[in-house]
Amino acid sequence: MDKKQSLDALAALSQETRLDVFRLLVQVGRQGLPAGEIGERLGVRQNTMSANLAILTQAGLIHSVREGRSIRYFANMDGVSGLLGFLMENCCGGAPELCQPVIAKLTCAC
Amino acid sequence: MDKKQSLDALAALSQETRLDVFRLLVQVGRQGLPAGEIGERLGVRQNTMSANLAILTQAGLIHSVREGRSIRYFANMDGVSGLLGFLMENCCGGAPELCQPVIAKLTCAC
DNA sequence: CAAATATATCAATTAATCATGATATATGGA
DNA sequence: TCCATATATCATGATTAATTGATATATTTG
Repeated sequence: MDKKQSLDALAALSQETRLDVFRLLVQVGRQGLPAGEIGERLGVRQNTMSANLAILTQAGLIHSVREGRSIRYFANMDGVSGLLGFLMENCCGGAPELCQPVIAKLTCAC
Repeated sequence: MDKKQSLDALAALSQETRLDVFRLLVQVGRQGLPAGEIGERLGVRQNTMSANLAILTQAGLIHSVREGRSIRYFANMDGVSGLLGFLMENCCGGAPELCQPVIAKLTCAC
């Protein structure tokens, strides 16, 4: 991922509602959630949620498919992946043990 | 890491200069860099850089030690690690292959 | 085609953030 | 103690972002 895209992703995630949305979609996994249900679960108004979903989408962190009247949203794991790659690029100045804890944190037990 | 701290870290990284600073400090590793040299390398004025270093510090992404007249800054790998842990908490809805690419991206060759 | 449901867009107000000039604090050396 | 160097803080104007009410678009159902 390039810098522009990384900045977009970080800005997208730096707002509470959007961070909540993203984590919710990460947790539900493959099945995703329709926009309306995301708004309900998080107690956010319809147009605010729509705008926030658009920002997350633009940032490459989520994607959606229409499903009848609803639109179902999913987390884009590739988005996080690319962001992390950019953050840790050429990391550690030759000291592997520096980034070890970061990697350890990510071996999720899913 | 909790939500408040994660939001601080994401907001801190969502600004170009601060993202540059953090990546620079990740890349130089253990030796770190004095504030002045960070500013020089990135072409950022003294007071702007100072404010940005304070924001990154407050967010837990970097730390510093005084060294005579200078103050030397270092990346906090634990900060990234905690942030990732929070982002991916309870991830994938039972589908391990979803977060695999994220992990793969992070096995840095340092 | 009309009504209902689900989501998106628009315009405007409010709020937060950024860079900057000026100045203050801290450290080291003469 | 006085000066120079390195960094931090303060106040302000300018840009940017967030929320909201109103409205528009798309889809399904009758």
